[in-house]
Amino acid sequence: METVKPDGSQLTERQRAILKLIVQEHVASGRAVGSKTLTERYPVGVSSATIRNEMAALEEAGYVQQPHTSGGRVPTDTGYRYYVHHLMGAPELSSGDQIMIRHQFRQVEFQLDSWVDFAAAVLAETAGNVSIVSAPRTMIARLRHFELISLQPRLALLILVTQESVVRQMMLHLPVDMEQAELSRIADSLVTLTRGLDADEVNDLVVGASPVSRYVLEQITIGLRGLNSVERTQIRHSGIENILGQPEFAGDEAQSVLDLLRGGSLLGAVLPQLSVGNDVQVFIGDENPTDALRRFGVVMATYGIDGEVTGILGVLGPTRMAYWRSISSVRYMARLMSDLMEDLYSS
Amino acid sequence: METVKPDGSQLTERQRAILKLIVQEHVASGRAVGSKTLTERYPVGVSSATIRNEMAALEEAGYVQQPHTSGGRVPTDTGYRYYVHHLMGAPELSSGDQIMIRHQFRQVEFQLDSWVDFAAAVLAETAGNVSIVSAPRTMIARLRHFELISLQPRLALLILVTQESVVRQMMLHLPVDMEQAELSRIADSLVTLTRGLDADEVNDLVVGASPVSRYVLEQITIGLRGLNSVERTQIRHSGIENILGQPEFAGDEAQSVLDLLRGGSLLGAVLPQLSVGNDVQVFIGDENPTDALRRFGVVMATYGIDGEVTGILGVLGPTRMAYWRSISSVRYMARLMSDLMEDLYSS
DNA sequence: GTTAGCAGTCCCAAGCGGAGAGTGCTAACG
DNA sequence: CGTTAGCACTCTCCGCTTGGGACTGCTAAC
Repeated sequence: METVKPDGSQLTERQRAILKLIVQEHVASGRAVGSKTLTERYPVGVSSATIRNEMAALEEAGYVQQPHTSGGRVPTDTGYRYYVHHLMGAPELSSGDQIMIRHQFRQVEFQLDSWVDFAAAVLAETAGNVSIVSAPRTMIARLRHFELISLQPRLALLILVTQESVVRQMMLHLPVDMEQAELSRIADSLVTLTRGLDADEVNDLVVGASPVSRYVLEQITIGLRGLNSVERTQIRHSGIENILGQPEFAGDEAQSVLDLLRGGSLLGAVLPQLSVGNDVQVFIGDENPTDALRRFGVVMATYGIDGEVTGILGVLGPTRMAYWRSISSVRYMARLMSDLMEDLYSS
Repeated sequence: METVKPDGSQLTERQRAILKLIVQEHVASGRAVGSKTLTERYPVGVSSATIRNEMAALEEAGYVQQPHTSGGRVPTDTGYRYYVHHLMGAPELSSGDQIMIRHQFRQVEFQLDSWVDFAAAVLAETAGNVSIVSAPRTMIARLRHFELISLQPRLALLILVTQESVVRQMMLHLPVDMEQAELSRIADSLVTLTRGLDADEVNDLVVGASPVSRYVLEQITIGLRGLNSVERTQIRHSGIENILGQPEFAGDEAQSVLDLLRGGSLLGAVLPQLSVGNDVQVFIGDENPTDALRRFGVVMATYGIDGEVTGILGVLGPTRMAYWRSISSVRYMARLMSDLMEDLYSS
């Protein structure tokens, strides 16, 4: 990481050091950083005039820019990218943080339902940004068990439990009046038949089934299909308070963040870009697919077990964000969630 | 509603009309309202000087106040309260809105899991404020069914289904290695035994049970107790974007709203004040229990079926909020949710 | 009881100006 | 030739002042 990479060969070692300082200082202070500030605040060893010359070179190369004439320099998207890829060093959460997170997770470990929420909360706090976590999604949901519960003569509750222990509840409007005893009879006859099947396989059973059984099987198919589809996947976010209050999102900009999170359009935009199973991926500024994300940095990773169950998690922040902290947090969280999935799903 | 109430007898009919206009105008514009504005904008029939005299009387009586000398008048908390109780009229959502909401709900009706989220989203939109919805909570959770699924030799998944169709998943750390066959045997033997029992009754079964059965029963007890306790109840909110962006929450104030929602401390504060089963309840400004809520108005209602299952829902907004719209929305939503619960739980 | 007129108060937004920070350029230095 | 000191210039930010607008309370007349 500290050796000069081919694509960084345009920059001298000193320029790289200065770029690093500019990014760090600007992330910390939020203001444009000038040559004098740098010499005063860091043991840089050369005078402000030299820094100025180097800064001019960095600006020429497109790594920094000045928002206003005679103002300080601010990293460009390219500058941030260079920092993340070549200057930042290997992001690894401090072992103290790791222990703390793991400890917190132990306490809710037995409450499966709240894992996603909890992961979002923890990630938001450690990364200091808005976090996004999707529930683990099985590649192909397979039925383990279901139950039918009579609510009204024509209304029943269908509870699906998949092989991967995902539970789903649905309401059924029955075509004819049915009592609990009848429903139980149907359920009993179908439950062994459908064990271990996926949506399509359940759907294949409808031919030749009685009308009511047929209806139940159709609904199960719909339910299982719903668990497969990406759009249905529940997505939680947390930590808006971290990103609000920051100077770049003072007025209207705050609205755009909320819009982004609310619609879930964020996932739709970022998801296609994600290559599965790899390490943490970072999208900075104009690297992002949507215009709405132009002023943001996105750090994402997938978690889960290859080919069986996966989810995504990550953080969203201003382009001026603490990438080191975000990346290390996301990486660790992804590992932790993967471990938990391993416990849950691998035989 | 239009006749003079005893506690309103201090005010003349004209003062009441003026107070009504002040509230409405201030809610709409957000600015302090002066005598001249009123005569210009509304067909009030008297001159601004008369309005001024009446305003002075209203101020004397404590219904309005002027934030700055020589500025316009703003309703006090008492003024808002008088407006809500005596001037506003019966809040009933327009039938168009009612139909729209009911229609939207039809589309997700079969997805029980997302009811709370969806209710929060709809309520936030129709009321134009932040909405808060708690999941329906059963008075005493009774077990309908449970399943044990082996994950690892010493790790099992416990799925609880209550009589009221609430599903809960828990992870169990087994004291000894156990295979699926063993777990199934234990489950089979206990499932009929525990059907219809509440937490305490399940707990009574532990005496004389085998070590593993005993452990499972204890965990079921914990799970059921968890469903009973108020703190565990999941609470969703939606619509922060509505309340942000409004002038009164420009800077730091926005943070306080988020803090309020995040910690869930809101519910803890408001809940004790709520009398169950009654109509919509309104808390304005200093009527609120917590200091943090001093600048807010809260409109809350309970929903559910008496003695069986209840939840709460409501909206939170600045004291300067459109009470009519909020109250009518909350009232309608509570009725709608109650209807749905009726379908689900009443035999 | 109501209204017109008036003097006085206060908020708000725009305009102004100085302090501070930073830049580019030039000339001197090792 | 790279580095540094100095200088003139630019631009933002913050506080101050100032004029316009809005509203009030009071008084006197209707």
